[in-house]
Amino acid sequence: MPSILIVDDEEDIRELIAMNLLREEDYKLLEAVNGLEALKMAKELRPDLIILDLMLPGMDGLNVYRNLREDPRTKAVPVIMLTARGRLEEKIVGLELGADDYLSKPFSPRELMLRVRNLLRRTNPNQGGSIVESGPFSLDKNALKLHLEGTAIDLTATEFKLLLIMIESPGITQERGELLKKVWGYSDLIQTRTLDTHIKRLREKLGEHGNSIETVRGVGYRFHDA
Amino acid sequence: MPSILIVDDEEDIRELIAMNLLREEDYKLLEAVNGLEALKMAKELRPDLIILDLMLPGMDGLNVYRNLREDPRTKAVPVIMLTARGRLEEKIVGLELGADDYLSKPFSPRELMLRVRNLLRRTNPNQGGSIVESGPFSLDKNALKLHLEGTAIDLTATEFKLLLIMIESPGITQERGELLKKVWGYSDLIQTRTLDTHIKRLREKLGEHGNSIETVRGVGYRFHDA
DNA sequence: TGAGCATGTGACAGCATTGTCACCGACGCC
DNA sequence: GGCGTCGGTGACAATGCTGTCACATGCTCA
Repeated sequence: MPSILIVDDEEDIRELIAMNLLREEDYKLLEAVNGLEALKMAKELRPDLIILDLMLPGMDGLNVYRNLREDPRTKAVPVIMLTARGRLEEKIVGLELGADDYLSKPFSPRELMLRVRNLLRRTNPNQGGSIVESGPFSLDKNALKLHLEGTAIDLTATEFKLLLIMIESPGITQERGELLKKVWGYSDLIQTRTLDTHIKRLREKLGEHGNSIETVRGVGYRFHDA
Repeated sequence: MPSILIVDDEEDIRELIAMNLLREEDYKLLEAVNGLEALKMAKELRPDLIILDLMLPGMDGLNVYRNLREDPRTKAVPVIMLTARGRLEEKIVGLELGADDYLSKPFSPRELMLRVRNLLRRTNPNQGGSIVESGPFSLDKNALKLHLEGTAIDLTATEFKLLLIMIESPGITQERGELLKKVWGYSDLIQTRTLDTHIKRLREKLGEHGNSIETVRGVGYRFHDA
């Protein structure tokens, strides 16, 4: 379950956020009302996302942000910053935001939800957006595994690369030469049956979904989720 | 070089965008002034990013967006939508934006640049944000390679997983049990020397950077970029 | 329909990867 | 300083991965 840290000294905003998050899905919510507390919680609990109001008493919100970015424990955690239109907004625009985002007050609850989901999707699934999905196929780049209808299928490194390239462009025919170049680094002139063999092995592992890899005679192969 | 397709019927906005993009970096710019032309260009040229004004003559901008999302050739291309505050903006907020983004007119040039860079960084480097960096270390999840000071180092699947986990939390001590669980799926009780051996092999491959993997006696290992 | 070519398939040998073990050095505690 | 434990290291055998080949099958075009 993704956990989100909300940093805001205004209770009604915290509630507004909490209500809108809880309405949609199950998140674990953490709350902090000032910068120091926020930093402490963030570093200990390492939430998946931080929503940070820049208008904080005590420590300046931007300093909290910079501190989060500097500490190795929190530098990978995405932050959504809340700000009023005006001077502060301009300052943010000057930042290198990286994977982060910001929202000007007053914000619409739906817009907040979109940004939250966006950031969580980007970072949470397996720490680094390392899942590629297409239809029932789900490739996990970290684990080198294919998840297909509830079962996990182990792929070798070569099989994985091959399938990944095809799955990233569903419906597009990949020419033999292209595939040889991308997976093996071969020049596209070379004559080899290795590709065919690996396609065969992939199809075997895909079971009844083996026909998702279509042969385009004289050209190459094409993947489609079906 | 990343290519960006700008879809807008107002020439001054196209110019504003072009100027601000060119000032910063080298992008290849493509332009289209109506929906049909935009779709045709997008599908043929497959740009890395599309900037789409929703107020278009002829085909409704949102329909262009939906069409892009449906075609396998363009469904992975991120889109930044431009919109005036008001009814249209509300419609967008209702969309599942996925990796996309939008901007309300009038927008600040800097803000546009930030979003452009954000989206390109997310999608362009190796089609899927599959590069993890920390200091001089750069792990390519697709190629299963480590780039370190200009040289590419081949890692085996196990070595890669192990290094990835440590590199994703620099400065954090990973306990033996944690590592065994994350890399091998072992219960953290099990007694084995496999981890030690793999650490050794990694250090060898890292060469003079081998000491970036620090031993925390009695606990586990810690990675730091240095 | 038959020749020619592209692709599917099974077998196999070479090789890289992997986990285990035995031995050694180093650290920390008393 | 001595002892016990933990981690480093080199060797090794088992396993799995990979590319190649020979043969089978199937498609296309005349």
